[in-house]
Amino acid sequence: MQSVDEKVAPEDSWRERKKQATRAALVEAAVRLAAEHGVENVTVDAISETAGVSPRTFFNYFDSRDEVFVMVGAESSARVRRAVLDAPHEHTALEALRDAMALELSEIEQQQELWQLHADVLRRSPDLLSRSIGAHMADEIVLAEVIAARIGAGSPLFSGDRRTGSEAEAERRRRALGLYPRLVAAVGVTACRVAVEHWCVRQDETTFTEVFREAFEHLAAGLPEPPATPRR
Amino acid sequence: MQSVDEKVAPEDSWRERKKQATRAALVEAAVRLAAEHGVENVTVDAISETAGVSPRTFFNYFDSRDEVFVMVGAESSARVRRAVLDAPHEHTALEALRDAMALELSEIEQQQELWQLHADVLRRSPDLLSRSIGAHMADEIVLAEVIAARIGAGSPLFSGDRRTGSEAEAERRRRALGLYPRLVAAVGVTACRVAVEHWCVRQDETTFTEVFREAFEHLAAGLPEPPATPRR
DNA sequence: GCCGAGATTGCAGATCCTGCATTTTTGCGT
DNA sequence: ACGCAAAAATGCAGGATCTGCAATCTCGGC
Repeated sequence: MQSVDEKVAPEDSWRERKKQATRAALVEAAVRLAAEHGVENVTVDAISETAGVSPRTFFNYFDSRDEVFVMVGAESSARVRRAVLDAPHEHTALEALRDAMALELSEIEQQQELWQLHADVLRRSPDLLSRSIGAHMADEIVLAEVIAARIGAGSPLFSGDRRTGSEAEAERRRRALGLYPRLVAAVGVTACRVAVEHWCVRQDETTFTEVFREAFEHLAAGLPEPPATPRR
Repeated sequence: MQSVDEKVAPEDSWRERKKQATRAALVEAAVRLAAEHGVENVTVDAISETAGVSPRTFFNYFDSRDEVFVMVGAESSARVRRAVLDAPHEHTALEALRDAMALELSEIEQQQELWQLHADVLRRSPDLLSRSIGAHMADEIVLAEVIAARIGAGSPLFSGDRRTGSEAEAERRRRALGLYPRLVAAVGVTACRVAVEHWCVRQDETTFTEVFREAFEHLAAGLPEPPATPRR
């Protein structure tokens, strides 16, 4: 009987905080080194030395060298799920998701500094970008569960907790979901991704909020043919 | 001035066909070994030996060991693009994409055998599944170009050719696209993926065609709240 | 202070991946 | 049929990635 708070509470013992600090240090070191010398030319030796730990320790935190670049916004998606769950019932599932994401993104924009570096690094290496996207897909199923809960269909579900790990577990979860929640979650995440990518490339032409809003309007309208866009 | 046919024609010299045969042999060997012993327990030595080539040769075909598992449907996406481009103009971009994908999938269903194995292997290792999805994302931009061409907006564009490789090139392509084509491509691919995943898990309950159709109906309707789905 | 759990570390070793030189195969003109 | 040049395959050396194991260290509670 897994309690929710068990995973929600950061459990801020001195021990735990140091662990998170080390993890953050590794990520930061990796990103800064990659931004400077290129992703390919960054060894785990260099990363761990910059972060001030042993190379062996690096692999206690990440399963592979690349994973340090891929792991982004872990608790971010948890907040989005919570917001979707708490959204007023006058809203559509899609609207709730849109608003939750917009809020989260606006908060991320504040941090800027490291996040911008990270984005650049990912943009420069398509392979890692792919995996980063894939990482988000894992969250997609959990998000789908939340949406299912919102609209009343679906399984009992453990409201906000994170991946319980096991493969059989994930399989069972997928089986318990209808098509619709799954579709909304996946399409919503995708729209968000496209908006970000599209904006990254023309930051100067328009605001992100505008792009984001436009994308979800297209979605809510059923993606009709546009009224002949004469671009530029 | 890149010609289209240059890349479209398989250029079936004996040389080229043997190369594709070797590549196919490597993929098949990898998939079969992975299905039997688990993905983690398959070394490139084992793969290349089973395929009857040197381990070094393996890396002449794939950049990494994992890539042999994620490379699927290379020419499949090319056919989809062609179909989208050739679809009658009475259809919406989304409809054209839907029909093109439906056709392609029905043809893939014929092959079954190895494809099923491959699907199983990917399902058992989330990491590789992520990367496989990511690989499809690369095609997404090219697909977006085709859609842009269809609706008349966008850049001159090289109609059907494949990735011209360079990173700067990809960057330029992204800049030349509006939001809408990008969104339709991404969302369409996503819907297709969700449909496949959803069906893989309940093959016995319904036909794939039905799931696929339902997904795109949701999309075209703007993803409204479902009329209370009492699942099962 | 002492002890148990958990974290870090060093180390050996398997595997992955790359650059380079060499050999074999293929396509083509003579 | 023969030879040549381009392309592919191969062997090998070496660096990087990743894992298991045992020793050490650190935190939190007794």
